[in-house]
Amino acid sequence: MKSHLQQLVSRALESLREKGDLEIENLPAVKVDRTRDRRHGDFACNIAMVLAKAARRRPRELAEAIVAALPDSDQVERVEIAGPGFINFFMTPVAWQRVVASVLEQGERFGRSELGGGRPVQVEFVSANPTGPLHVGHGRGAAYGATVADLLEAVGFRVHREYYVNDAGRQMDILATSVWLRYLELAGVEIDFPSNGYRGDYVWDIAATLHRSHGDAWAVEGGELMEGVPPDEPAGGDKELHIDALIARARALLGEARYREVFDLALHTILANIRRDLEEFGVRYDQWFSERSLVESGAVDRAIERLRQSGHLYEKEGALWFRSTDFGDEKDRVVVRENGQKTYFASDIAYHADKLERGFERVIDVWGADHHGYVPRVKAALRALGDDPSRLDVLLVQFAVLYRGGQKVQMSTRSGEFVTLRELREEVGNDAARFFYVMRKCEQHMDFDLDLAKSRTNENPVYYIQYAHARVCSVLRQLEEKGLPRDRQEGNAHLHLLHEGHEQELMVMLSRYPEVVEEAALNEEPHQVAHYLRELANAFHTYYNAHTFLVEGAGLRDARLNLIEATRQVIANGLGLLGVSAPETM
RNA sequence: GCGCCCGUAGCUCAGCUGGAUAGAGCGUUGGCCUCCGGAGCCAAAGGUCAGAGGUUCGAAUCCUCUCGGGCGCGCCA
Repeated sequence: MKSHLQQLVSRALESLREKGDLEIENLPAVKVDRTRDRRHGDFACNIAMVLAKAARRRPRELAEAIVAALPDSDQVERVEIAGPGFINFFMTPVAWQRVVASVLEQGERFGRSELGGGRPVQVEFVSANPTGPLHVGHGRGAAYGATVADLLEAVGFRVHREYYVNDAGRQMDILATSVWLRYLELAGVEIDFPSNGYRGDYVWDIAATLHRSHGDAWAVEGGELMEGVPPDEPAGGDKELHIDALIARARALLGEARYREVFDLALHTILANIRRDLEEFGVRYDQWFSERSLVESGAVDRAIERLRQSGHLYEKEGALWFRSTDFGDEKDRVVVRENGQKTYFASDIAYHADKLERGFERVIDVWGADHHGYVPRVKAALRALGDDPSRLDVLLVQFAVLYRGGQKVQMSTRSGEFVTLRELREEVGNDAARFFYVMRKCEQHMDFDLDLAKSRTNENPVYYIQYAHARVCSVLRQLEEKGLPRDRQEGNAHLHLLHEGHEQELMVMLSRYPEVVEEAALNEEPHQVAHYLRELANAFHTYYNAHTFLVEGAGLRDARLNLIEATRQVIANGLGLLGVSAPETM
């Protein structure tokens, strides 16, 4: 509807230009907006004010010329010029009524479009280190990333969803060592658990699995374990040196094969847990991309070599540095450490180069906002490699801070004090969790009040929307119980009987849906869909309270049923995009 | 110190990329069920859009500064 008006205005401008009535170099994009006040019509266009200066005409006079040149349309009832030069469009009733028929005809497809033209886009999200269960912070990235991906797909992009598995770094070694140390404790060895180790219960669980498989056979004496290990922080030492030494002891005492077995057991157990968690949360991936595979295939070495050959690397203090400051980063970055190990950043360069090589027109990374300082260096690396960094968009999601009983809930993966995503889902349900997470725009800090989200009776917007959906279903059930006939064709033929104000408003709401989906997708703003659905549900509940649908007259009844069924369809489509269910009863 | 994000009703947040009189929910107050589900509806009260300048026909929105809050600034990932 909006694009129809934009075309009309564009054609008007073209014809004015042809006639020499409008002397202007190039035409800007015509913007048509919904009005806030019905007295200003249904849509308004500000083009006359935008062009006034360049055309050296008075805005209102220019507006009059544009209106005179507008092609006819059966959707436009009349056009007015108002205020400083707004062109206000008043739509015909037929224009709105058509939306109802169109929703019913298109069903689940209503709101989808081919805007993206099938162009390939990758969305990488969550990608949490497999060193522990997903917590509520990851949940926001999961809900947000999944919804952005679904939105882009809805407007016609070919979307590839990916999870980058950090299975090759030092954190994984700390995890493997933590598991083995817990195993030692199960085998009766007394140890001081390192302050830097992973303390969560899940570490005990994995250690127990290990103990069931191997008994005490992989145990060593406490004294042997600590040989040559510098003291931990509580004992006055350095916790990093301490844990690194313990990792080295674990490798030496277990041998590479057994160490690898512990490592892989921990990795696979936790990764399986993460996959299940996300799947239950309605979040699916096309690919789980392993960092280790990147290392083992030599891709990381090749990326470093490319940087070296193009002269962007140098050696300093025994380490190999990337001169990222040449590309706007605030300081240079190490890619190979003094000890010969490649940094995580080195893998990430190779990973992002690989993404672009795979032919995605656009690559979207969804990261926690704490990683924002990392963006310039990744973009710098892509530029240094001769790639176009503008193909990469990093969307930063601010943290969700949990509140319980009005108190901030402290979280730390290491200490094991955190609320897992699973716990949250079990407490508030998938629907509320998915909805709450995307209710706010991603750069907004979010206070996630557990008590509020848990309360199932009131205040919860997701129930309000779902209730509207269930109510329509309930009306349709009533229809059957009363044995009343229903004819959709007749309903469409009698849409002109829907002239109540509430009906009008509901139809206007329905007509907005495709615009909302498009805006939300192109701006990566799922919250727009969430807010829209609330408004739509409100329009429906208001209508429901003001009028009876199952009236005597068959024509009016069928028309109203078509209207509320169209409403149900749009609610279902919108909730579907957000990963929230649309129940028929509640 | 430098960089990024945020500051809008008592609380939690929208505000359509510069438009017309700044909007919702919750909370507060007062109304609405012999009728399709009251998990609903209607109404009222509630604002110096953190503050100060600037850009222009027009600013909550764009620019600069100040003040507050969050997060980053590793040869960690």
